[in-house]
Amino acid sequence: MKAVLAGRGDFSTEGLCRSILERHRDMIRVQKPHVAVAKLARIVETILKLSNRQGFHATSLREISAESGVSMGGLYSYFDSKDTLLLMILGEVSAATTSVLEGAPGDVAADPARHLRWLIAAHVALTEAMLPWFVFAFLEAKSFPPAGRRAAVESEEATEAIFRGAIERGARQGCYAVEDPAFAAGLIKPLLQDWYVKRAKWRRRGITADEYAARVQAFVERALGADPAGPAKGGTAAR
Amino acid sequence: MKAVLAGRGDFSTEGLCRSILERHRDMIRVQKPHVAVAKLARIVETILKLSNRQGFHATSLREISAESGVSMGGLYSYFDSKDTLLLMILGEVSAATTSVLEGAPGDVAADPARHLRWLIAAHVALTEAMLPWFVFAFLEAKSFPPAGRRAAVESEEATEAIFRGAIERGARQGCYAVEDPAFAAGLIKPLLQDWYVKRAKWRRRGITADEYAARVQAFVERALGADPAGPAKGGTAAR
DNA sequence: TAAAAAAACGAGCGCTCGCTCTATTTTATG
DNA sequence: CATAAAATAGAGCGAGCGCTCGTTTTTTTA
Repeated sequence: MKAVLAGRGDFSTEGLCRSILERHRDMIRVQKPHVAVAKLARIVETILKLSNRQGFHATSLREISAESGVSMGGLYSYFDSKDTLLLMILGEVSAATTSVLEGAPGDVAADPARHLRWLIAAHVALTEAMLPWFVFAFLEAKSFPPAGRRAAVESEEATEAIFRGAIERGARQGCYAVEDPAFAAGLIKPLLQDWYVKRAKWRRRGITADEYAARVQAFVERALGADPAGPAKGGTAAR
Repeated sequence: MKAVLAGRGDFSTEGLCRSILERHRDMIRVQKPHVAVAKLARIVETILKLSNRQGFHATSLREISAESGVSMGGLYSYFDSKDTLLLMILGEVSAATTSVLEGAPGDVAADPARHLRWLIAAHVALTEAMLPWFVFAFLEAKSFPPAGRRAAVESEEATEAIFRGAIERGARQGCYAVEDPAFAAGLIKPLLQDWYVKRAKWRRRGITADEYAARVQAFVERALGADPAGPAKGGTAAR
């Protein structure tokens, strides 16, 4: 499963928090990086856990403090308001998404059909690797500060544009028989979001990430009117 | 657009609040129905407006009171806690969904392909008629009381089962070439949810409800491998 | 129109929230 | 080991929360 993402970044909590630290060095008052990263990781892990259970707004800083073992005052060495904490996490999610989806290997990107299949597999793999982050972003982005809303919308448009690009090139080359690539791209996003938003449903049915990616690939290709003769070799592009 | 829903219920705020009143007669302390319905409508309208902008949790009862013109004490003649208010709205959404989707005309339900097209058109039309209700349910159902969570999951499963039924019958009759009807049904739901969840996006692109329904019908039928010769007459089933 | 019933009101209660600030402990330095 | 600097602690602040309840206003009834 992880194969698609191999060597494309560190998606562990620590790795992602290192990136958060870099991005917010000026605000975070703790100097030593290894201390800051370790503590940030405990804070972020806690808030993802509690928020995904009961909502960000319903999660108090006192709860986060108690669960993470970082004092109230200590928390405020890492952010200047609860909203900032939210934006830190949202920013990391959208940065990771863009950086991964824009990084298809050259030979893959050269073939639109392969590219689209790769994008689907990479998206599923990424949301799998950063599951709680994506769930959090999805649940909280809409009901919060204007900055967060705008960022979320832009990030989603960027993702969709990448999908649209592949479909448009495929249509031009004749491997898809689709009248409106933009519309089709708009429908792919929700299909990929369902994997992490309704995770419980798919797990209950015993669907793995690889299976999900493969089936969505097949579903989308048929809907796009893919040349049945075209994608002869290997569907998944993942494992 | 409304044609699919014609005569299938009253989806105005007042009509829906009449139904809420019936369902919660024992808790609502105001006796005269026309007074209660009118005031409930103002309360519900206000909470949908404010919650869809800033989230239910972030909307205080004082705000609701000020915006709706109903005093704090007055509000509590209609519910016994803020959570109950949430559940009242969620309940109404899932009741309307089930009742509409289970009510396909006999001749439509007899033909699986027509039935599936009708289900898609009816779902889009219903979410259009009850837009703020569905947005509210989608945004708030997950991060709230266990009762609400369970109800939301069950309601969604019921909807999906109706779609699955049509696909399975279609597959058995040979008008779809699909290997796993349950999986396909699971993918249709998010496509339909995107219409109201990402409403701004589709509006920006100038897509109307009718167009959306028609295109999703086409997208899904191709993905299901619909017999190209089969659905010769009229695609939309709506207008 | 006077008495009774129903509905509406809104200040106030106890509590928890996000956030601050000083005192204390821990770590690094010479 | 003494001293300076960095990091942590957690009680306390004012604001705002959900909710209650005695009072006032409106409506119905006779």
